[in-house]
Amino acid sequence: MKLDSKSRKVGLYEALKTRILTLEMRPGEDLDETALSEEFSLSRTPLREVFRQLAGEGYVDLRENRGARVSEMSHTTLRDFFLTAPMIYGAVLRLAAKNARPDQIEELKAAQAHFRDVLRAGTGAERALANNRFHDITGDMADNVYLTPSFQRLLIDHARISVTFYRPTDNSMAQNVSEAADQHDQIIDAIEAGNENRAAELAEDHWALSRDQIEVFVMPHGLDIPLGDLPRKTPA
Amino acid sequence: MKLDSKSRKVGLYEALKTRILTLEMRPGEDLDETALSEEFSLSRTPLREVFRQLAGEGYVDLRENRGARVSEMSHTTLRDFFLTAPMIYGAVLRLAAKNARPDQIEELKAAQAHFRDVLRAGTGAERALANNRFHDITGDMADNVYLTPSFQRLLIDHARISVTFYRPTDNSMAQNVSEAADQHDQIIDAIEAGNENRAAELAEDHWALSRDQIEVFVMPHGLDIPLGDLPRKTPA
DNA sequence: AAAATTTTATTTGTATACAAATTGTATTTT
DNA sequence: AAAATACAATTTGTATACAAATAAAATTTT
Repeated sequence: MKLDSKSRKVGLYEALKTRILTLEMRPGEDLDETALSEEFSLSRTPLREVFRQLAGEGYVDLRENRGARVSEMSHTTLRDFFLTAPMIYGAVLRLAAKNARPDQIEELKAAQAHFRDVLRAGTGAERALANNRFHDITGDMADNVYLTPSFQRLLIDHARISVTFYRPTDNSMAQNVSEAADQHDQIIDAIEAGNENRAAELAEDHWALSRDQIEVFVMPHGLDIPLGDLPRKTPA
Repeated sequence: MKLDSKSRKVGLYEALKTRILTLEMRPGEDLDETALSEEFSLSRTPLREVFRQLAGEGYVDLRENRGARVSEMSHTTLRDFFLTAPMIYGAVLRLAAKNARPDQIEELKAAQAHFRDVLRAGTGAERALANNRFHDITGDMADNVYLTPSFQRLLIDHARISVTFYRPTDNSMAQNVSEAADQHDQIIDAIEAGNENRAAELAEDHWALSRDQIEVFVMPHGLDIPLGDLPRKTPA
């Protein structure tokens, strides 16, 4: 079936997003204008507009006279991530518990059901996307224009970090992941009950678990070495 | 003197930003592609790219087949603003105190000097821009990719709110503004000393003052009426 | 005359053509 | 042969032309 240019444009937009989130397009990789314009049957003009938009949203970096690259994951990324995520994520879940509409809660439950599905049968990338979708909905629920931009940025790298550190063979990691799914259920309960404090508390736990998951990867053999200056608490 | 297309493009970008920050272009106003392309001697192609970028940064909203509009300031904006600003701004100043480089501190001092200048002689718009620049530098100092996007969003509306509620005739407001300048000096001291806790504390004070300034405007005759559900404390 | 429809004008979106800049390769110079 | 320069090819940026969609105006219908 043939799509109109408008659909092809959003198709390109969505495709690039998922490719970047799943690391199909690696950080630092540059986007080939001619190749993509052929693949999506679009001229370079709308293509470049999409690039700019993605740049604004943090998916790609734009360099003068050098085209677009998938945004980098530098060595400071992980540090900044775990420094910032607890705060932003806590605020988002708190507001989600406060403001969530019934239809959004249904949407969240559906996303969680799908997350559990791919947890059993899916690939690491599918898992990361499903998780991304879950948290994305909580961002909608929070409904705060000033929080959303940072939250979206965090979600991008959250997905990419997840894919990076996903090892389905590792037993402790499998356990970790199923615990994350349980936390999702608890988060849904807290939001549905409108329990802001509980939601904020769960945010803290959820990110602590994420951090542990990274630690498992960094030290897979159970060596009990403290992990440098990664923060244990949110800055006030 | 004649500028090359690259300069004209960044010229357009900068001009739109300041016009939006100073309310020269009002929220909701739509951007005329042909008019702007004439004014800046650019074709519509690079013009529209700039629009997309500004959309990503929160200055404008893009609507399908209806062009770009200056981003709105809805009735929920103020509420969301004072709900979110203390948290983000506290985190930014805390990190600024932690990470600021000497050259950035010099830059901040220069910005503050300029702020005091326009406080005496400048217009409301100039004052808002100078203040914007001051805080923008603290954002650079914080140097956290996940915090910056939300912080930048806050700065946009911070400037616009300031311009909106600026009444140079009002005496209590003049006092308020000079107090804000004093706080800037204290912020510089805290950053220079690397005192994170002090910086975070000052952020709290600074935004409390901003809130008071709005209250002065909303109730200019000193009526002591509580301002509805505007939050008094940061969410944990 | 008011409402509905058609026609026209304006605005927005895309494609192609061309200009500028960057990168890669070949040639020259030492 | 290594470095430097010059040339060619590719890639990126801009302008113009055209297509689609929306808004405005004029006509027709009731």
